[in-house]
Amino acid sequence: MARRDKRQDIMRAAEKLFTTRRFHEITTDEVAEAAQVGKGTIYRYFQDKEDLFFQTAMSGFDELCDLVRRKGPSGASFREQLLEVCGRVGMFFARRKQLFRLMQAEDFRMALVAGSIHDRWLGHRKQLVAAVADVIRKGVAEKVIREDLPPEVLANFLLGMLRTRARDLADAPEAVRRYEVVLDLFYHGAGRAVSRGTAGQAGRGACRTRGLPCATGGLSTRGR
Amino acid sequence: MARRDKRQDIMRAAEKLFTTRRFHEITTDEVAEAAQVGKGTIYRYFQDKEDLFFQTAMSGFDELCDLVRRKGPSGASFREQLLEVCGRVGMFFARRKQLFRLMQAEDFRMALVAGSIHDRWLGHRKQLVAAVADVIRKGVAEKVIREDLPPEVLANFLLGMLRTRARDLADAPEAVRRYEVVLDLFYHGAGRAVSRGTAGQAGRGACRTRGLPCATGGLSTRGR
Amino acid sequence: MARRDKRQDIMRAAEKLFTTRRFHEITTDEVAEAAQVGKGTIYRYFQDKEDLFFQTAMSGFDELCDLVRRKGPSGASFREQLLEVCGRVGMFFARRKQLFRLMQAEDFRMALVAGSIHDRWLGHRKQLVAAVADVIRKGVAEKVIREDLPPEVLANFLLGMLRTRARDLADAPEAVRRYEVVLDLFYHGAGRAVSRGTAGQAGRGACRTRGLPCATGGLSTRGR
Amino acid sequence: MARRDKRQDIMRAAEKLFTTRRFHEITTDEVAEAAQVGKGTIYRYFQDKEDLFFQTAMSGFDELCDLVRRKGPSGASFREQLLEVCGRVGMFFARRKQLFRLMQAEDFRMALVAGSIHDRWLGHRKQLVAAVADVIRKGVAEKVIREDLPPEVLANFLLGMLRTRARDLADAPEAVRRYEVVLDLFYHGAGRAVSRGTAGQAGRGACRTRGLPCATGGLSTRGR
DNA sequence: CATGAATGAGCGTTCATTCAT
DNA sequence: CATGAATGAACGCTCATTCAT
Repeated sequence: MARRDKRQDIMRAAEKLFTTRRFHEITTDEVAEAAQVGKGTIYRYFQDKEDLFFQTAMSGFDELCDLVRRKGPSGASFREQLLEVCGRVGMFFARRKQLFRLMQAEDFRMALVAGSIHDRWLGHRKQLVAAVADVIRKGVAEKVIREDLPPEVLANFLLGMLRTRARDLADAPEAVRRYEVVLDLFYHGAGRAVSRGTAGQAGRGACRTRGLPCATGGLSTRGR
Repeated sequence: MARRDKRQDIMRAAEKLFTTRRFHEITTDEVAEAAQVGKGTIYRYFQDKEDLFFQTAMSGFDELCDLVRRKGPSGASFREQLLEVCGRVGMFFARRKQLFRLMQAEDFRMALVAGSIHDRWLGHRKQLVAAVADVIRKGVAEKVIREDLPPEVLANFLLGMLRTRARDLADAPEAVRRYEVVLDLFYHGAGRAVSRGTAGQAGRGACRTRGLPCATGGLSTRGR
Repeated sequence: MARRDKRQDIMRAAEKLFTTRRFHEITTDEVAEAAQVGKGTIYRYFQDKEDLFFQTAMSGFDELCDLVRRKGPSGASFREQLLEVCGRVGMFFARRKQLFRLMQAEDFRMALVAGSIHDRWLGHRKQLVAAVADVIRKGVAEKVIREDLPPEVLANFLLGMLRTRARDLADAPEAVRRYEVVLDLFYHGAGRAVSRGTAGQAGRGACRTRGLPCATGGLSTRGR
Repeated sequence: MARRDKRQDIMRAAEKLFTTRRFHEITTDEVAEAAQVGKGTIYRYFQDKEDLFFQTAMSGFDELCDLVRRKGPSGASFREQLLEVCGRVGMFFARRKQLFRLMQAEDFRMALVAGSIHDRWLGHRKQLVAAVADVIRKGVAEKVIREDLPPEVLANFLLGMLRTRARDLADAPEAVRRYEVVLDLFYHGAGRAVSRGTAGQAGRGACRTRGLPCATGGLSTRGR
């Protein structure tokens, strides 16, 4: 029982310390102290420092997965559902900033490793993508999402856009950071409605007015 | 001149070594050896190891900036110009994989530092975003790109999508990895044309047939 | 009784593990596992790890002592008795190789310690020497062993020769490793009979033919 | 030039520290401090701690080899030459006590390792045995040493006896520790002359009186 | 300017020992 | 008595940085 607790404590400590420092800047001493356990205890639950961060990152995927999969408000439209998912993921990226960073760091590392570790990682990553893809699939079924691209691919792009929002637009104005903006871009793209159909901006406008900022002129991203 | 050369050699060495290892896994000994210079020489051109990687990453931004800014084929339409830019950026991400990774790593680190280093970094980053935004701005002028969002924001998303393509869809089928796909998504989004305008799918279809894969059904991302 | 058993188990485990590793390369975890007891149990029977090996080595001396003291075949000549002893000691060195090594290691350590531990060790060591000396003393009584040197000194040398045989001549040809060779060297030395007495080689030869290999020319030690 | 010096310094330091402690009780910090070098410097000259002690021990063999091979006084008889060798080896064991211990410790370890390290060790060990065997071979040529056993085997036994003298008889009375005693035992063995030839003790006596203690009755080994 | 031998602070990891159960 | 989870002192080793040549 305490077993699970200590393991959790250590991972939480690693996550917390990752807020301000990188993997190689965090010492096991610090982790142990932050987790309120002896240094040796870390090695009872994790093979080594690398494994600790790896497992912590994987648990992050699981957590995020659960978040995505959690049932949204019943009776919501697909669009509302997707917005809900965006909100949850974006919230996670913001609130669990440390874990988000840790996950990205691990994801980054995975480009360099192979073997079972890489496979385990990929498995968890795919779970997340699949969870998002499942939502998107509903949109496909409802004929509101294009079906010429696999939902998984779209899910990757959507997650990427949320990542962009979280990282590169962290200091952008509130209006730009609204989930509706991300969702709208994901949905309709950056192109002007005028270039499509004959209805001019009307069609687009109609869509956009569903709570999207139509007049964000003058917005500009500032340095973080 | 020789001064410039050694500096370059060292940065190239750092970049090369970054292919298979992370910052803290690369030793200055290795860099010195790979660059064919004495270990002490590194410290003549760079303040410390961190500075070496920082500057290398910044030079990467400059390089990428030049690539984006380089005049495309004259007489090309906006769309063709944007496609050209996507191609160049995507090419850079693929061919200069190491440098790409190094830049991402530094970008990652910048979340943790402040002060002049952070500012210098942001300056370079903004240059890149601005370069892409400049291209997008043309689309706005031509009324084919929406103007409710600042071009810089759109540039960030476009770069993010290219990053997604390079990293998360590295092993996706060729059809999915085509720049037209990214561009189409950026342009029109993931939504179905039917939901917009009155022209039905015609408008969308017409647009999509501009060299975009309309029949990619059955595509699926495979694990990297 | 159970007490005795666990103590024995632990010592056996230590002995066994000593086969392939040195004191500091053997962990108490391993000992505990090999002995099928909890790690803490070791500390019920032994003060610490050092004490465990110390006592194990001492028990080795006792065992070897018993072997030396055990009554040989009645009616045997002194020479036969000595040969018997050599055989037993040599057998012990070979069969209980691990314990032999452990004893030597402890013996080695004793050069560095003082106090009661050193004294206890010396006591056990002396027991062994005394046991061998007792046999030799019979030879002195029978006037076949020189009396100008204390039997204990001779016992030390004999044990040393058996050690040499076991360790340095482990890979020597069978003919050289025969106990008769050790015993003959101990008895008559490496010198030629011709240099002694007036009887020329006859005396020596006569002696040697007592079952000793007179024609071992061409023997050579190979590397272990 | 300094290169050789530091290497020497470090080995001397290791040797010195081995006086009072065992391998695993000596820290690299201590070695560095005793050698007056930085800790990292050790690793410029030696692969690791194990290698340091290994090489130190090997240098001990070389040193001892040189000692054995050094030309003795010209015109000396074989016996005098052998006595000289015994004296030198014994002296080495006594004066370079630490190195002697270190060598034994390594020799001890070699029973557990295989491969090139084991082979290198064996090579050095054989050099020493060969050096002693070379001396003994002269005795064989002069017909004073038996030829039914390979000189190398005899050399091993002689070295073993000197080891016994150094280790087990360290506290024996001066009379017993004389090199003549070892040499006499090696030469004539522990048997009584009376049992050989017809000349009774005369032959033996004649031999023994060459400076050997014929009346050592009452000698006894005391505890160290 | 260039070099690379020397340095030693610092880190990941081990493992003998303890003690609550 | 027996256990094994927890501990943290201690150690081997690395590697960024310096500086004499």
